[in-house]
Amino acid sequence: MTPQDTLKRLFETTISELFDVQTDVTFEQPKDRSHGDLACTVAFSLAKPLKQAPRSIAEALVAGLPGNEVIASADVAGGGFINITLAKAQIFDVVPTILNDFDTFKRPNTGNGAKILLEFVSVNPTGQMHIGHARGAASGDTLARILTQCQYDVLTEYYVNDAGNQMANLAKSLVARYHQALGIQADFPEDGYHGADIKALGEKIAQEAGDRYLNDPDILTIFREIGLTALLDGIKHDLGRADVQFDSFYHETTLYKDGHVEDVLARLKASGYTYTKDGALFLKTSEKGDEKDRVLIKSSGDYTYILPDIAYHEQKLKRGYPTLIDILGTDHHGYIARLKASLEILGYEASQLEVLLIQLVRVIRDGEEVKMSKRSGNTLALSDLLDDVGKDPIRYFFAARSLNTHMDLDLNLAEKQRNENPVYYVQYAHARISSLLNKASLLGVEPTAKITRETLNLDILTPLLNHLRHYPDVLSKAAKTREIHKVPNYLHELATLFHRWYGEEKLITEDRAASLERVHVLTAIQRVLANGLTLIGVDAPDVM
RNA sequence: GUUCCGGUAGCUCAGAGGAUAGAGCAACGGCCUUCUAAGCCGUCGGUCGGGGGUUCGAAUCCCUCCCGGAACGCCA
Repeated sequence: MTPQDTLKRLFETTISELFDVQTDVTFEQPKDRSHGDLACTVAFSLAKPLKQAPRSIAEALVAGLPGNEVIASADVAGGGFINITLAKAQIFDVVPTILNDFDTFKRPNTGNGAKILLEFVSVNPTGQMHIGHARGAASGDTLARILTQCQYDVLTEYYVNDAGNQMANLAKSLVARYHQALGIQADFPEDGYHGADIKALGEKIAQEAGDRYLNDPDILTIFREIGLTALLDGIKHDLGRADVQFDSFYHETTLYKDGHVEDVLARLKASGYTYTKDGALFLKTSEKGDEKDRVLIKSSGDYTYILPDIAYHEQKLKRGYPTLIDILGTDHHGYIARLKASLEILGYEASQLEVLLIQLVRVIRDGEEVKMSKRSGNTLALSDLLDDVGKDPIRYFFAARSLNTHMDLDLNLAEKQRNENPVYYVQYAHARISSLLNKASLLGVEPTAKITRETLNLDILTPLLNHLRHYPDVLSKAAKTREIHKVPNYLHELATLFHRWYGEEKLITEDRAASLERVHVLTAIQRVLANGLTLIGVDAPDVM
């Protein structure tokens, strides 16, 4: 039980006894240190129902609190704030908690095993990953790690669109490049992919296979397969370099092979929510909140993209994941309502699908926006960004901003500021602690099971220890609200508090008793830093 | 025109009912014969896009307007 839990119970019981009302008491961390370790505003919210001034309620409440071991002092301030100073033992308690059982400390049971299937990236395998994809990749992977640590049962999945038109265009583009590489005049398809990677792949095939495929009637099928494999491998390689992990790659083609698409189509028809108009089959999504009805089967007889997508999402639910999270770019926002409507028609709840929209990143180079498109071949490869800037700054950069933020990525600035990225500030704190622990070790000071606080200057350390104590709360909130940027922000603040402490006193000295106590605190800080950095996919170096 | 986002310090962004709105970068001034100066301390910097409203209290909630981004297809 944390001091906060104890306080909450204490307050709620006292309020119930004094005023005969039930209320949910929360505490906040005051910005100003002179306002104590925790602040409570419950007196304000009680003022109206009790028809009393908040100040007098607060005073009565403080006076009525029973004796306890948690509170050192509780004062009424301003119009009715209750500022609480915790007992020193309570503040320090976080250190032994972390050292004795960090595994429990870092894993708040927010999810309680709830199963979530998180889909992200899902870039069409028609080219290499570009910078625009990096945000989704970093955000999704970080969210998965946070959710998992908060005891959600998460499956991360990449949906491979390997059945649609784009793959046909990819095959045609490859054939054209192959022909050109063999010196044969070939027209490039209208919707083809002009990327240099596609060109290189066509040349590679020509080099390795010569003219073997030239008159093969199945050349499109073969090249489609070669292209898919090569490009997907490339994508997986880039993801690996960015430390983005997937549990599963789900291929659109399996939806057709296993009959899921036909099955869903049959059930949609049977639902009574379909009708034929102008030779096309429509689904009445407008009756479930969509702007208008959507076409499932074109008058040409081809399926639209949405049909396999409905089948895919239902498939995810059927695999035993009652909650689905999709991370999509905002350019897909119009797509949410129709998908939710479709799932409702199939008998599911719209709320089972949660879509996190990430704002598209605008890339600026030399003061101008760089427009990217795989068709035109004008892309900035993620692999180049990884080469130039490095994994850690990229991951931190994307993890540190709320998904809703419209971001500009200035390439000139990114390179110039390679060494000014906040990620190094946090990593430096970790490395500095390693160095201190090394020094202590050389002096023969090693962590022990007995954790004391005789010599520690708690005046200096209190903000740091308070902040440490809130780590599980931060994780829990980040998991619940899917606001991953709270973690990097927390880590930055923790690093600041540590660097400040480092500047204020010499930590490892000839005084072995004092050094040992500081070693314990340092170890606790370092564990949280290392764990937090892992969550955002950033390395925690011992030396910088 | 409709829908979804955003507008907070010169720049990049936190803060999302609480006390005097914060951090990084940039600018300026201090701090290394001492544990890593990728650090610390200080200064400068704001009509929280504008205007109404709700509230004891609004950057935060509601309404409205302005500006910017995205989407509105029998493309995916």
